[in-house]
Amino acid sequence: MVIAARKSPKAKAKEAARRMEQGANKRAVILAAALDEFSQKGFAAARLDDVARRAGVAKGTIYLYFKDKEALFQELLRAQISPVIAMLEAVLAGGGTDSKPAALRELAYRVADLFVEQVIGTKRKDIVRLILTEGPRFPKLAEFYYREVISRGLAALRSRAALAVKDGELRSDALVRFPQLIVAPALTAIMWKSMFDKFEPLDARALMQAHIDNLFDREERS
Amino acid sequence: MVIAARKSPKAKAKEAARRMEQGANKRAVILAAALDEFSQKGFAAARLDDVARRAGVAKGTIYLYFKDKEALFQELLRAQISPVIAMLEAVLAGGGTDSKPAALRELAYRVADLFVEQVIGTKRKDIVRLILTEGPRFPKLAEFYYREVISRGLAALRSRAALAVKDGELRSDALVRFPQLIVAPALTAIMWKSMFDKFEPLDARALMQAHIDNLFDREERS
DNA sequence: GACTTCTGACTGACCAGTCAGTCATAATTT
DNA sequence: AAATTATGACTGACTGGTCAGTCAGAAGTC
Repeated sequence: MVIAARKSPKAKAKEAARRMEQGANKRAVILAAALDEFSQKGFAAARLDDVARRAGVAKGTIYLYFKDKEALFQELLRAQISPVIAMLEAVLAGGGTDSKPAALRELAYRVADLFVEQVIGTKRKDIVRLILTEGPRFPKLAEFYYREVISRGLAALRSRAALAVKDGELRSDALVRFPQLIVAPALTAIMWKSMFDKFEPLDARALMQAHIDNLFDREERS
Repeated sequence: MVIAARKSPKAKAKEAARRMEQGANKRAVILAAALDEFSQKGFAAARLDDVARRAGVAKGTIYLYFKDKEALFQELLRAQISPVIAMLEAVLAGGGTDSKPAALRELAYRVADLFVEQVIGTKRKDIVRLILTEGPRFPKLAEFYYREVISRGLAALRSRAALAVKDGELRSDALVRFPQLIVAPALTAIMWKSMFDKFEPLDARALMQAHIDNLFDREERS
């Protein structure tokens, strides 16, 4: 055979890509296992031996992909949050450019559905719960989460609400002053689902809809 | 020295009472220390050595009053919840017997003030947070809490709301179907206070009032 | 001095993080 | 294409430290 004076660059790149992909796969497997363990036990009580076993990997392997337990935890949260932010931003932005002014209510329904379907109905709700439960013990995380999610989200909600007030869709400025009131039921639904659902199941979608109907004038029925 | 033919029954009772009181005191001191540690670190990461140091007591002493770490934790929560339940029940019951039908809104203001003052403004908010954050990991606790607090509280709220609907004070039956919507902002306020207050302080009282104004028809201004 | 209460050094289980060694696969040589 | 060498991802036994829970004895009380 040709002496193949060193592998061609092409072949080498391909090889590297395969490696990377494998690596990314393993990383993802570890993250998935970590999500299950952390959301079941919490940060402090989760054991990396269990994460490794669940991922079908030796413990040492975890340390090839993550600096330590805390890094694994934080990267897990960040990786899961980003898609949700993007999703919400897309819906909020998309609804803002072209639709008619009085669309806030419709927009709210759509966002609520999305949230129920993509967060409350999936393991992502555990991510939110982890942020809520571990946040106070990880100042870095709380700060990141406030900066990247909370402050932006509330600002968006606030300007939307102000618009609706100006257009007469909302009569009170309560939601402008406290946009937290808009999302409060979503948090409550998450906590309910993870603690009390087995005693008394909650229809999160219906709850969110009832909430929205409450915020807007009630005589309009969709 | 006088042989003191055995302490008189009276003195003995007194003595026993003093003992009990001392014991109860020490117990209370330990519980207070435990509250601080647990709410700062969470159950798993809290160290009993620290609880002991904070209480000014040796570690062994804790085990004279509590079976183990978990018992200390659960008794802490239960002990702190009871007064709050009693308080809320008193207000709800008191307002129910004599005042005129349309008092729900006023009642809501009063309960909200009480909650802001007695829970959100004190360390009790940490108790609520601990229940929310550790609940999923302590099925016994979640079940106790659901049975003793949640189901009762929601039932009371629900019947109140139904009454208000019948009297025309509330136009929608959303709150009857989902009494969770009434308390959702309170939970949100607690989580906010413990995570984001340093970035953006929240006026919990104003938030609760705005919420109540939203629930009832907005044109009535108190 | 009998009894109770309290102490804090101690023990053993447990677990995050390490690292010497393995092995499948790729690169190179013949 | 067979043999040889190199690579680095992966492993899991091991270490060092931590901490819940214990217990022998000190301190206090009558």
